[in-house]
Amino acid sequence: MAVTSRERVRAAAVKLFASKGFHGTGIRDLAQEAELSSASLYHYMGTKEDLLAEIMHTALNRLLDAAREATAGSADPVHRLRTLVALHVLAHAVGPAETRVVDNEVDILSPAAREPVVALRDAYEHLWAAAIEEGVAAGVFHTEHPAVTRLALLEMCSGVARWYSRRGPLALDQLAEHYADLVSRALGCTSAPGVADLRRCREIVAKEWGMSV
Amino acid sequence: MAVTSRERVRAAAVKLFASKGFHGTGIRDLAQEAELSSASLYHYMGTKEDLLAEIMHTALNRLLDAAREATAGSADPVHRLRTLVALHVLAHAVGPAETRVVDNEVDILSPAAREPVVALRDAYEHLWAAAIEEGVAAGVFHTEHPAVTRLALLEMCSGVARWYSRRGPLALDQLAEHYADLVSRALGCTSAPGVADLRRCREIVAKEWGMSV
DNA sequence: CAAAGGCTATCGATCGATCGATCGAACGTC
DNA sequence: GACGTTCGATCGATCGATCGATAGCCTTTG
Repeated sequence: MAVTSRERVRAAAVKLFASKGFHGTGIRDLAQEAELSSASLYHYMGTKEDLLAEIMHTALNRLLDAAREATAGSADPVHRLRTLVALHVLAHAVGPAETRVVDNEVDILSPAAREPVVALRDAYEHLWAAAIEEGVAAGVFHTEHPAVTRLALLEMCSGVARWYSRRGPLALDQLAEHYADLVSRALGCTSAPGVADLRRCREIVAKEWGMSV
Repeated sequence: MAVTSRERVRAAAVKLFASKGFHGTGIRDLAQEAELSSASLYHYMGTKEDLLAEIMHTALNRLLDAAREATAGSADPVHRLRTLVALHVLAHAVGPAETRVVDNEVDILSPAAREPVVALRDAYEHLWAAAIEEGVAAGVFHTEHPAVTRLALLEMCSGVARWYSRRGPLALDQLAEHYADLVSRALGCTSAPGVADLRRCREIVAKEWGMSV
């Protein structure tokens, strides 16, 4: 069997949670989308909330791993931040559904289930914070409030998942580069773009998110 | 009576829809928050969806009116965009709940109810688009993809509602100015900041959103 | 007393979740 | 190689709880 039932349940949950929200998606909706009975669903998941938490867990782990791999051995903070931006944008453009679930439904989780998810998100954001702060310390970035700037730029990049369409006029590479430029300029970065290693980001995204890039 | 039941129902809906989502908020939750019985709610609203649509309608109309008033008679695209940014950020910082409802729950509405809401949002975004395009045409803004840039910057500014706290270290004025600077720089604007008329924005927000600024 | 505001009680529908039962493929055993 | 056994996968039926919404009766107020 090429596609297992377990994978169909996961895919159905990502799709429906993203488009109708967690509370807007019923057990029966999931069953229909996964081509199973509602009873059979429970062979592959715990509670509905467990399913949501697991989706967030794997999605964030994937993003965190990809970011670490993409920036490994990169000492220059400008290059590192541009790489983080390109990867973030690519991931959000390639897998918008997964991303919207993670971004929009976090505080639906019970505190016990939310805590490890938030920890993963914090670990990821720390990569951004470190790059920005190093750049400021090195004098290549200029911002009065690095923490605020980081949040603003992260929101900007995450927004891609809310509007980008691969059927639109903008190719993935252009999109990623455009965002890297926006971020560089917002940080008052005068040095040459030092173009992020887009090819490497694309390969990592292709590897982690499947062949869809 | 200082606070009418009708106002309490509205406030309860904004608060709960923002924090738990539309589908995550039950009629009984609304009733408890508004200090009414669930039956009495229906004296002040149609269906639950009507209530949601009405909240979006008034919130977007308020934002659109405020933006038009703030930019009226402003010919310089740089100054106009900075004003739009400052107003947007102030509004999202002062009324994050309302804003999150508008931003996150739009596609829960039935098509018939969604259409006028989307029209309002489009009218608002057009103010941004016009300022950006005029600036590009005048050579004071520099961006390869104005439409993409507009979406990116809008997402960045709307993100304020997802993290800003007035109990944090950053005052409203600093926040608004910081975002105006981020936007100016992202657009490659070299001219002096031409600082947006913050006082005027604050007054408009205070008038439209109540005395909370 | 009429209207407005508010309540209790209740409706049918749907919710998330669980039940016992069935199917077919794999597996050992003689 | 035929046969009982086991087990993962799936099902229809149904559970108690909760959903959004309504009907009808009090109470306050002008």
